[in-house]
Amino acid sequence: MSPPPLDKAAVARILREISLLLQLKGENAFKVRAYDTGADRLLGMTQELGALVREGRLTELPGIGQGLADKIAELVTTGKLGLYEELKAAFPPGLLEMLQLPELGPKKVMALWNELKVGSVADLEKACREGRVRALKGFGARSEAKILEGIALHQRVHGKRKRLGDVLPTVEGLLERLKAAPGVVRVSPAGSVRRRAETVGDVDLLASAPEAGPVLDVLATAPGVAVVLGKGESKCSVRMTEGDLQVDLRVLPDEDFATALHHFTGSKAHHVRLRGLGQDKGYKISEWGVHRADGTKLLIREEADLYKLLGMQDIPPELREDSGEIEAALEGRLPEDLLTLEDVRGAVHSHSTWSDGRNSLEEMARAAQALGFQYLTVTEHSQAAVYAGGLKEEELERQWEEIDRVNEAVPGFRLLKGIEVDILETGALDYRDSVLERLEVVIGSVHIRHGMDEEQMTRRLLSAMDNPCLNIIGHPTGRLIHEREPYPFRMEEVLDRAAERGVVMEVNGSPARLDLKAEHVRQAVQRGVKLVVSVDAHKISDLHHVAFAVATARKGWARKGEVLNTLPADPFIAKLKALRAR
DNA sequence: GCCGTTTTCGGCCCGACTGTTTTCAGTCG
Repeated sequence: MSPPPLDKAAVARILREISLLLQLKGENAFKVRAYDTGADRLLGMTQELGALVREGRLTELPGIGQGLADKIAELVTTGKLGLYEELKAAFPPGLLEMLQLPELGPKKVMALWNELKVGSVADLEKACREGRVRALKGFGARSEAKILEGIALHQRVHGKRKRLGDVLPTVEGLLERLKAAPGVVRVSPAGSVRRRAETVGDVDLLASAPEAGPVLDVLATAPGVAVVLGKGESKCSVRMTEGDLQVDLRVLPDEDFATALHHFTGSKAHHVRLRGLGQDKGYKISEWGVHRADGTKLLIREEADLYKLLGMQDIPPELREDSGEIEAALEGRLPEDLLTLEDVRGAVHSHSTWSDGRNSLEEMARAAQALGFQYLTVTEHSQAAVYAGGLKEEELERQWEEIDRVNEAVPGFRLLKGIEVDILETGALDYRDSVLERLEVVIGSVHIRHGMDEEQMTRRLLSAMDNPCLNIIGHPTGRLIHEREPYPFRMEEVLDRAAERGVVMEVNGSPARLDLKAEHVRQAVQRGVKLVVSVDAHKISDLHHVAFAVATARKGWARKGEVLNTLPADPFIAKLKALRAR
């Protein structure tokens, strides 16, 4: 059987892996970067990859020359690449995983491999514990301890739970196929995916159909399935190639769908409470449905009917964590106007080729419009973010000319002039106030000097919020799920100040960030702090991140009225200004 | 490996921090 055709994302992933392998090999850093920028370019391209390959027009993309074009074409047409296979064969696969650890780059990884024959994270942990690493040149006792810390973080989260945003595209692809399977009536994800938890373990899917067999077959033979782990009369388990993800599918008669969906959506804690409530009313609630004391079964068509039976408001999946939603639903004070994706009018927080984004302003504008947004806030990095191509003050004016031009070229849509200005170590902003005052949206973010202590970082943020030019704090905790802990600061104090001064908090939808996270959103909402749900887009495909920001906001009980980018452009800008003028 | 061009090769983004050094290499953002 021929290998499945590779899409943009798959080719980009291979180019990135080649870049890592070349680094291990000690190749020229600029050559290495060429592979990375090539991957960037593929992910940012608006054209169809297959068409460009067929027409031999790959080199028209900036950053892709003849060399890369040939390799990409080989990958797309044959699914293989000689160079890639050679490189993979030259190093133990565990070295790539070691590279993901903080503090470890190619040089150190190769030293560990060459000197100690440490070729995996497990080997490395052992070597550190035995004190063998400190003997190496360039390493010491401190680095040994830091590596162990890094491994602990890595293992706590890696290999077990995966980021929602990394998993959801795979899940949605499978759902599409299952919807079209023979006899299928209803299909849904369940479990943590449906609750939109920030990370998920295994994926649970549910379908209803008169006959399970043909539906189970559709999953077992779906593209991307690496191995069928088990298949019975009503269940099928598979492992996907992508991300080593396990997917379980259950198929049952449609009359059982709602109660089963409810059961497998969880959370466990939410269920335990509901079962108790059911018992009080004389019902037994289980995986198999709702039964009266005499054993007769109630017909539950929809989940909402179940909540109604228990005398409470319908509880959306995102809120089912037993964190107060049951009491609220019983008392009828669950928010009816919880934020939805449809409420969002504008995309907030984006980068273009003016700083470290991959698409031009016009491409970003057209893509955002196609997704139904009315506006997009253009917020490039500021000058302190040198590594991200941050804009100097004087470059802004030239960018505004292009924004004006795009705004004329794309009718019915508006790019808003903004900046993601660095919050410097002192809490000062990276541009003069006279420049910031001329912008429509100012997001302030911490990008450098994460290593400050709680006291210093709290002061830094509070001090930044004292500047009336600042509208929004971007990714307020700086965490990267699976990669970096949040920097330490006193969240309550910062939220109190935000409420007092009219500073808005970002709910960043980038799958690695989700920052603020749901529990912080809830704290913010309780204090009356306003929010934006953002995309933090560096390329057009990132505009979809708004869905993750919305999910996070919902999990934090945010209502439509508390999220400013549910407003049209002019009221949005006016509200930002008005909040700071209080 | 890409790009621009001086069409054949040199420049490509860099500053700060950390832990290791004793003057700096490696990593990170």
